[in-house]
Amino acid sequence: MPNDYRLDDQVGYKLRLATQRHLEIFSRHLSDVTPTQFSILARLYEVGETSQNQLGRLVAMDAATTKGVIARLLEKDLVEARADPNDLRRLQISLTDAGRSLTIDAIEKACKITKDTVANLTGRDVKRLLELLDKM
Amino acid sequence: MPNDYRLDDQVGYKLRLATQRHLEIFSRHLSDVTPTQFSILARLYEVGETSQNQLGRLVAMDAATTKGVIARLLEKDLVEARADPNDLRRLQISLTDAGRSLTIDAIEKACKITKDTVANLTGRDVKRLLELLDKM
DNA sequence: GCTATTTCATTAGTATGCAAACATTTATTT
DNA sequence: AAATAAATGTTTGCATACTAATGAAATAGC
Repeated sequence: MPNDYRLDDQVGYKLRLATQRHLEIFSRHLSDVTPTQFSILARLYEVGETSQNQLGRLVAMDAATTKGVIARLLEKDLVEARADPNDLRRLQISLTDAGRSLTIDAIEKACKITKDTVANLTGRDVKRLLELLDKM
Repeated sequence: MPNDYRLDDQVGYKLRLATQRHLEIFSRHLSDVTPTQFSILARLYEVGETSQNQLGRLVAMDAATTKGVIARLLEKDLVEARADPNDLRRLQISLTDAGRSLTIDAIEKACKITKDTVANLTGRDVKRLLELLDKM
């Protein structure tokens, strides 16, 4: 019988709070895109033109989720899509010029965002936190 | 120019992955409610009847978000709402019998969920992780 | 060549989150 | 005390992200 159960001490609960905090900081610095959208852009910038599905896998996103995120980026003219002639199922995604420059700009801001997010932690703390999240 | 930027090393990105993992484990053990819904139930179980807004504050949720979560719990007959006679703005929320027994059951399962989520970490790691998330 | 399996993309439905609007209460001013 | 202002509680509407189920195209195995 869990008389000593404390919601505030649960990993899941704390993860939500931390994510919330990060989201708030993120949108303050970078209101054009969401963290999710940014991760797609950053990865696309890193690897160049890729299929939608593959891109999703590269940021650990479900195919359906990826589709939605890409749709929003298409709407904003940050990425463009073209059919792959070799594989009619595939949709090749690439950055537009606007997308590329926004991404470069966003990456710089992202450094600041990360810094702000962990402002209360020491360098060693951050390293350890990343390790622990990874190990999980 | 951030040539050495690595998405995989960013706190935000890792938080998303960790949350994803937790979510997956959670829904496997407890498919009736989401983590968000559960946190409302657990808190309600803890503090008893409370106004909707207050309840939201107790789990660090926006008032509007709280409304949505409560709406879903009402639909499932896990909580009930009644108008506060002393303050016509307020909506008093409480657990139904079904809600109470589900919550008790869920709290037990939640222990297992937490355990599974951090299965790869040692006891000390978990303690440290919670501290770090808190400090953030 | 043909079937079975896998891969890729999409659609429909659900949950969470925020900004803005509205209603009620409390505090302040005249 | 009436009127105004400020604070508090709730709701609506819209955007985002995620899941399960479906369909289309390519590949593997026979």
